[in-house]
Amino acid sequence: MDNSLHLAQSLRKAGLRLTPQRLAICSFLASTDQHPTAQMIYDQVRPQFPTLSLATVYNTLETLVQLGVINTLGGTGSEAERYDADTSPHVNLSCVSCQRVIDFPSQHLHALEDEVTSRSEYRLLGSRFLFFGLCPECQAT
Amino acid sequence: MDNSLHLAQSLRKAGLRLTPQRLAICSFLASTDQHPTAQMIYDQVRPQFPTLSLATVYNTLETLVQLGVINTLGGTGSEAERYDADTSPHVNLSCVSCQRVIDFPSQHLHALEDEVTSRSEYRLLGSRFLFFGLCPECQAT
DNA sequence: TTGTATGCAAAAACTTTGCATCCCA
DNA sequence: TGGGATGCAAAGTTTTTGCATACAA
Repeated sequence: MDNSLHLAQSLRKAGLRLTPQRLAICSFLASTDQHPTAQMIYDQVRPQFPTLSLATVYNTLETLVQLGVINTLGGTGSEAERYDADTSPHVNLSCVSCQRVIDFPSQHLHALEDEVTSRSEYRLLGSRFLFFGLCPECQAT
Repeated sequence: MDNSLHLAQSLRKAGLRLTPQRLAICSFLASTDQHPTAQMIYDQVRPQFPTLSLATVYNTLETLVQLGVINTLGGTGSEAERYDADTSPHVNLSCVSCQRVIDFPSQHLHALEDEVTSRSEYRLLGSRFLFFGLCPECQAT
């Protein structure tokens, strides 16, 4: 599935403009698994758009979050917000040493989501599942 | 279980000083279910300590997080970090409208934790489970 | 064309740090 | 008493906002 298209199309469906900047940000989000911060996106997309501004990155991310097509993970460590283009229920593993975040598919999340849906009165819009720990590489150090 | 004592004792066990400010912050954390931000703690504890500084609140929270006796939830919304004195595996439900966060005990988290422990190479140190949505009150509006 | 989106810069919000003083162990 | 903790203020980060211009639809 071309998730880049998915992100871009959700902008159009919402009646928003598909600018080159937004498209570049969507493409980057869809292509990476690094759960980037706004600054990381800015640094890596800017070469294609020398005048791209960080404000636009923040604005676009906020728009995509509002549309529900990307998630925020909350700061991991004491740094900036991280974004995840994968909104399907999944677990993220965050290394407290090297700061990297990886995905971890789990078989239990659907049951968890069903439980919350049936036993709470909340109308669910998104989720965030994070474990903190030391990744294999950092344990070796 | 007196969780306030638990927090305070973990400071002593770590060889750290149990100052009145730290005790007040621990007591407040243990007594509330509002998953407060540093500012919320400051506002509500300060009446007892007119000279309490926000820096001390941040320092103490950082210390407690390092000790592993409280968790951070990550900003919910676009605001500040929220803290949770309940480190047992549990789900938090965050209302995107009124910003309140409540606890939701789940039967599936132990299975999830076991799965991550056995199928990843990470040494786990903490976790964060959050659903975003509309609480019953805000749905009614 | 028309109003949304952008870029820039300034401001706001949040968090950390330096340092002199204080005080718990 | 001594070294960690505090309070204050200043600095550092991260994020948002105002406004004139540009441009997608």
